Formats: sequence, structure tokens, C-alpha cells
Amino acid sequence: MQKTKGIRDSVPTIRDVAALAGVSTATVSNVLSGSRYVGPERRSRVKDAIDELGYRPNGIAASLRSQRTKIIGIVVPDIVNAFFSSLVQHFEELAAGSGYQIILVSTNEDAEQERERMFALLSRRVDGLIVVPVSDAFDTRSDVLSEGVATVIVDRGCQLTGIDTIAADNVSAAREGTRHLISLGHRDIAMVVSIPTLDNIQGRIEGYRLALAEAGLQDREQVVVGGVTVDSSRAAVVKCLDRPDRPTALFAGTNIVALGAIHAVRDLDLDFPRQVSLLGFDDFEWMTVLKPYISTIQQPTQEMAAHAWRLLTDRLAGKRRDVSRVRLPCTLRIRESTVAAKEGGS
Amino acid sequence: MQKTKGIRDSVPTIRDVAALAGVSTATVSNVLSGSRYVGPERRSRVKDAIDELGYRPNGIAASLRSQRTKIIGIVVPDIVNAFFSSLVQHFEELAAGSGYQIILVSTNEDAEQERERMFALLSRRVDGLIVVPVSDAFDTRSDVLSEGVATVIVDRGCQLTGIDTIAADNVSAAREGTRHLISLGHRDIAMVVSIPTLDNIQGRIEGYRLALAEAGLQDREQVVVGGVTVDSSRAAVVKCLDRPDRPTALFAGTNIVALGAIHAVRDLDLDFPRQVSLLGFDDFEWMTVLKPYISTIQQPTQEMAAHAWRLLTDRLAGKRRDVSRVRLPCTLRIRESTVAAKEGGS
DNA sequence: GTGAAAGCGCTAACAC
DNA sequence: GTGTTAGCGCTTTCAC
Repeated sequence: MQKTKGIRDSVPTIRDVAALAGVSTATVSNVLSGSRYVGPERRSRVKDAIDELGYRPNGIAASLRSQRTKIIGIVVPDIVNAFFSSLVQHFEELAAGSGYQIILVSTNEDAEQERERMFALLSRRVDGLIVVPVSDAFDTRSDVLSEGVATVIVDRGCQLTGIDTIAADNVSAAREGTRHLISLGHRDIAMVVSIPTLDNIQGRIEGYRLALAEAGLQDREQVVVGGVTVDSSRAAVVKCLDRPDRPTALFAGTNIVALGAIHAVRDLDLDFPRQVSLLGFDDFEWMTVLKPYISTIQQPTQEMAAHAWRLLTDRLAGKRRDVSRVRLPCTLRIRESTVAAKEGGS
Repeated sequence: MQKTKGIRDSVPTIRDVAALAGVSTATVSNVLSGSRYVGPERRSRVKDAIDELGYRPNGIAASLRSQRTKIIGIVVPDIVNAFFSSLVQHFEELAAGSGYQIILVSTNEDAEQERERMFALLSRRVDGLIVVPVSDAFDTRSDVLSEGVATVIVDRGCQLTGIDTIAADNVSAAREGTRHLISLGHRDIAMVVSIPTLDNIQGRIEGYRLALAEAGLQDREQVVVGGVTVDSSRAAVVKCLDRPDRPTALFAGTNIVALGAIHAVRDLDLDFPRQVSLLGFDDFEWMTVLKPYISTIQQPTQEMAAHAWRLLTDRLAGKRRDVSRVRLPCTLRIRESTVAAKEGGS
């Protein structure tokens, strides 16, 4: 088989376009990118040639040369978790709107996977990284971050310094939520959390404690650890509720934990919400479909994503040198699962 | 500023590694890829050099040269929909397990966006594409597919020929579900669907009709169009139920529609499931948390993803030339939302 | 305003 | 078993 120049048997390149249009490759490139002015006549000749050949620029080659991939790596612990998929959706939209694309990594709540996969992302030479770390030991893996790739940390791991972080104002949110429960007359309120060492969870616990202390209820503090799965949370809550002196209200620190808590309440056949009130975290469709409708604290996922994206693109554009640390307010959505405590409760 | 060869002030390349190890770049490349044997001594010298320099191969350059990016484009209509995010999770895992990465595109159920974004994916020179099309008019956009990129279609658009497709066996599944409802004594069963023109939905409608016909109930057929959002489905179902001759059972064709249907039942304050039974499609955590627990038809998302991945990688490896058309069986999960029809129903 | 040409960092022939 | 080298397709100086 002979390689004949005149025969187009493979994908057309910028050279083919240039030849057909009778211009230089530089001109074709400039028509495409608009980086410098090209006269109207040549421009239209180039466009015609592009159409005729069905030319599609090779982004790989462009990336190699320009040292920018226009790809952002998005790292989340679990894409099936509605909170994270909601974030990802927003990132994906923001990316599309500005000529970027996203490579998605779901780390499965596993630190080792996270590490490996982030290195893989770096090999792809992503322009930037948006990460919801698996754990706060993230900073011990600073080798990943020290590569000089622009990175924004979201939701978890926001105790890190020297790096842009963005999260909900967990302390205030949990404080407000706990106050709501207290105002309903609850005195025994258990906080159920996923992993108490995560900084966002710590914030929620802190807010809970603050509100308890304000009401002189610090002795009644009760933090239950549910873990990252619905089943583990369910088991933990069952254990917590299956006692005569059970709490009259549960404050679930994440949507997964809330799911587990509801299961647990069902398992014990308790009158829900009369015997146990429940306040959730995150706001999703199913919470308003299930009876009783679940009261919850809504995180501003869209704003979080928008802020994170802006932080990242500003840094990529060299518009910022200082480190940002953003905390966004949450909204308490009171529905039906939080009701007044029964008299003579505990 | 002078460019001094001896000073490592930038990211190390394969050449730096080769120089430090005293070998050729080819040898470094071979140590990394294992594509040909390298003697133990040189190998360890190379590895030391890599560690010392903190060298990380540039995947962009490798892709340009080898003409393979090891990236698969995943296109879904809506990443927040649990059915799709579940698929994506599996794809992401499969990719990681075989040295691939995925670029995610969420088309927002918009055909124009889908088209544009798929072209962008082609510009990135993804090795393959896994697509859940927005609509069946996908074939009119065959320009995207004619680029010769290996593509597998999942869930929707599976009426297409000449391309690998994989989906649930919607006809059988819906038939079995409808039979279940009929066996409970229901005679007025409404099927609520998202978009009746989608081929997967058509399959579900067909299964419903088949079961109705088997029972001599073809005259009672009632297909309600709910659209792609929870709110539109809710409104459609309210309209359907707010009549004296309302159906005694609803068969929701998707999880979104099921959510809308439950809302509607609540809105009308009907005794659920006594006055209206509900059979859903897709199986998610919230369905077993809400009372009554929702009976549903479970699609084998994991198997669908695994099959699709295999189809794609086999084709990439040149192991297949013929077109595959896979249909996977679903599982009926009977829980509490489907109960016997009240005597003298309609 | 436009072109020529030098690479970006790597892999895969092709040599030996 | 290992080295040499020619590009992959583009962007971007540097000339004019």
C-alpha cells in the first residue's frame, strides 16, 4: 500500500485544510481560535475548506502544544450520593459553558483509590482539580497537590490551609437545626453522623454542641456514628433507639445517615414522627415524597459549585494569588418530621 | 532569563529521565509501558531516576503519538437521575480498572446540547463513546456516529441498527409488572410514562398492552404522559386520578414518574396503597424507606454497564466486527405499594 | 496580515 | 536487549 499525498483516506489535519484553502497552517489555526486577525477572504476560504473536508481539530495535539488541556478533574467520594451528583451536574454544566470538559473520578470513599486516581488525572495534565476528599488525611497526601495544579477543595477537608476551600457553613447550619429541635421541646437529641473525623462533620457536631450548651443541655449530648453506608447507619440508629431512655429527636448529619435513620425508626416500629422526630441534612426529592415529609437542612449545592468553579477559573486565569476560604449559609426546611416532643418525654 | 540545560526548573520529561539514568528515551518508555523487555539493571536505574525527578509521564504526548487517549466519553441525559448516576458509577469503576478514564457529559435531556457536546468529545479524540441518547431522533444525528468512533448505545435509542445497543428487556419487564397488577384484581391500570416516543418507553408500553390483552382488558388501556420532570408527572397523574372512575393501579414507567405519581397520590389525599396501587420502575434506596415500600421493577444497572463496557472494549481491541444487540432481564420486586384491588372497584 | 518552521513529549519503527 | 530518530497535529514565535 502506497502512501499517496493526494488521497484523503484518513482523518484530515490542519495541513490538509491549509493546502486546500491555499493558506498556511498558522492562518487556519488563527481562524479557528481567533487569536489573531485573519482577512475576510482567507477566512472564508478556510471555512469552506474545513466544511469540505469535515475537518475537526485534534484537541490532543493542541493541548500538547499549548500546554493547556481545557479539562478539569472532578473527584468525588461517591457519584451515586445525590449530594455529590448534584455538585457534579453543576460542574459539568459550568464546564460546558466555558469550553471545558470534566474527567470524573468517583473514589468510592477509599483513600488509596483517591490517591492513585488523582495521579492518573495529573498524568492527563488536567488544567485544574476540584476535589471532595475522602478524608481529612488528604493533607498527608499533599504530594498530589504539590504538583502545582490549580485545586479547589469542596465540602470536606476544608480545614486545610494554603489551598482554596469551599463548603457549607456547617457550624451555623447545625446550630440552627438543633435550636429548631430544642424549640420544639426536645431535650434528648442524638446527632447521627457518618464519619466524625471529617471536618465538615466536625463542624456539624460543633454546631449541635453549641446549641445544646446555649440551652443548658450539654449533658444530654449524644453523638452516634453511622458510617458511610445506609445499612451501617441503620444499625447504629437501631441500637441508639432501642432503649427505654431513647432520644426523642434525631439529627442526621448526612443524607445517607438520614436514610439509615428512617429505616431504623421503621425497624423498631416507632410512631414517626410522634415518638421520634428527625431532622435531615441535604435536600432531595424523596424527602418530600415520603410521609412524614422530612425536615432538613439544605446545602446550597448550586452556589457551592458556582463558587468553586469561579475560584478555579480565576486562578487558572492568573487573576488571584491569595487563598480563598468560602463558607456558604444553609437553609432550614421545616416540614413534617420534626414535631413537638411529647410531654414527660424521657 | 537564560535557558540552561543543566537546571531543572520545569516539569521533567522522559528525556531528563533517560539522561539521568544513562539510557535512551525508548528504554524509559519501555520500562513504563512494559512493551518490550528491559534488563534488570537498566530497569532499576530508570526507576530510580523517575523517583528522583518525580517524573510523571505526559499522557497528552503519549496520546498524540499512539493515537489512543484511553478516554471513553460517557453521555447521559441527566446525571442526577439515580438510574444514570448508577450507570456512570459502574462505568467509572470499570474504566479505572482497565487504565481508562471517562469524560462525563450530562446533556440535560437536550438534543442540541447532546449534539454539540458529542462533537466536543470527538475533538478530544476519545477512544470510544457510551451514550444514553436524549431521544430516538439520535439516528438523524448520525453525523456524530459516522466519525468511526466505537460507540455503544445504552437504555434508549436501542431501535437503532448497525450499532451496538444494550438495554433492559423492557417489554417482558412491563408485561410481568402488569400481570402482577392484574393478578391482584386490578382492571383499571394506568401506565404513566415520561416520553412515549422513546423506544425504551415504547417497549414498556408494549409490555403493558400485551398483558392487558392477555387478560382481555385491552379496552381499559390508559397511557398517561408525565414528561421528564417530577412536577410534570405529578400534574399529569393528579389529572388522571382526580375523577370518580380513576384507575385502581398506576404503573410508573420511570423513577422520575414514580416520584411524581406518589406526590399526586398525596396531593389528592388518597389512601395509598388501598385506593391506588403503585408499581414503579428502577429500584432505589428511597423506595424502601418510604411507607408503603414501593413495589418496583428493578433494572440490572450493573450488568448493563458491565456488558456495555465489554462490548466497547472488545470492539476497541478489534475482537468483534458484528453488531450486538443485548437485552437484559429485569426483576420484579414486590413490596407494599401494590395490593389487592378493592371489591367493586371502578 | 500572513507564512515558515520549530518544537510540545512521547512511541514505534528501524537499526544494530 | 537497546539506541536512534522520525514524526503524531497542532500553536506560536519570529520574520517579513
